[in-house]
Amino acid sequence: MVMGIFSKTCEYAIRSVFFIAHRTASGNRVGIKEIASGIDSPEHFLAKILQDLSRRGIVQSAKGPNGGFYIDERGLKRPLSEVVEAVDGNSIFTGCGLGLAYCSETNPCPLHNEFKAIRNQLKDLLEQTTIADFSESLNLGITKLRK
Amino acid sequence: MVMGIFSKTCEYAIRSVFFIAHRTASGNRVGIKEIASGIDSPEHFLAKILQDLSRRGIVQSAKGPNGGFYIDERGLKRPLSEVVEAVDGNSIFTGCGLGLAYCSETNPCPLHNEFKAIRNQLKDLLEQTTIADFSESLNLGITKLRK
DNA sequence: AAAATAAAAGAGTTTTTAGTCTTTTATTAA
DNA sequence: TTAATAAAAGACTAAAAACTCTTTTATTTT
Repeated sequence: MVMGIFSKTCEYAIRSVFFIAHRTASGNRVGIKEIASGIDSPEHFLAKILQDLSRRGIVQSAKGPNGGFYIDERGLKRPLSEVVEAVDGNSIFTGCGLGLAYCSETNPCPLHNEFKAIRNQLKDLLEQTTIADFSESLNLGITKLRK
Repeated sequence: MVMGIFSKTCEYAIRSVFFIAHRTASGNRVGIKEIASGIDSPEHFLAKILQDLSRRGIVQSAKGPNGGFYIDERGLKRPLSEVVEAVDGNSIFTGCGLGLAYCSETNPCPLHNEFKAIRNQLKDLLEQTTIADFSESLNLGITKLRK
C-alpha cells in the first residue's frame, strides 16, 4: 500500500546515480557508505543495487584505497530511462494498467488509450532527461536527495 | 519486477467493479465464482477484495440463494479514483517519484515538477471516469476484462 | 424447520521485495 | 610484501503482497 511509480530498489538506484554524478563530476570517486548516508538508503542493500548497475555499465567502480563508485562521461549522458529499465524492466512503459496480458492496440482494455498517454509521457520524461541533468540543481541546493 | 501502475489487488478491484457493473445493470446479482472466472482472478483472493469494497460501500452484496454482488445507482456514478484510493491509498496521486518523504513544492526532489504533471494526469483520468463509463464498450465487446 | 446457497470472516501458506550480515577478492599505499 | 581499504559476492532474515483453505453467518427456498 506504499505504491510509488517505481520500486524502492529503483528509487534508490535513481537517487544514487544522481548522487554519484554530483559527487564525481571532477574525476573523483565516492564510497558506498557516503552514498548510502547521502541518499538515506540501507548501505548493503544499495551495494547490491550498485553492483548490478556496475555490471550493466551504468556506473563504474574501483576497489581498494581511493576506490569507490563514479560515472564516466558516457554514463553521464545516459537517459534516466536506462536506469529505470535496468532495475524495474520495461513493463512500466509497456504494461497494461489493469494487468491484462492480452491488452494491445487491437484488443484494448477499457482504459488502454488513457493509460497509453500517461505511460508515454513518463517514457518521454525519462528518455529526455540524462543522469547529468540534475547535478546543477543539486549543486545549487535547490533539490535534495535525502529524506 | 512486474511493476504496474497499481497493485495486483487494485487491478483485480478495478476489473471486478467493471465486470459487476456490466453484469448487474438490470438489477440482478453476480456471484464471486462468476466474477473471478470472468476477470481471471483467484476466487478467494478476490472475495477478500470485494468484502473490503463492500464495507466501504463501493459495491453491494447479498447473502444466500440468488445473492451475490451488485452495484447500486450511486455506485455506478462513482469515479474510478475512489476504487483506487480504497485499495492502494492516495500515495499514487501524492507521493514523490523518488520516494522522498520531505519532497514538496517548497522542497522539491529533482523530478518533482515532472512527476507532478504525470500524477495529475492520472488523477484527472481516474476522477473523470466513472465505474459505469465502461459498461458500454464491454457490451459491444470492444474491450475485455480477461487475460 | 431444514437444506441449500452464497458472502463474511479467520487463519493460514507462498512468493516477492526489502534489508542484513559475513566472507572474499581486488587494489593501493606504506 | 604486508596492512589497509573498499567493492563483490554469498547466504541469510524480515516484511509485505499475493494467494489458499476452512469455518461461520446470513438468507432464501422447499
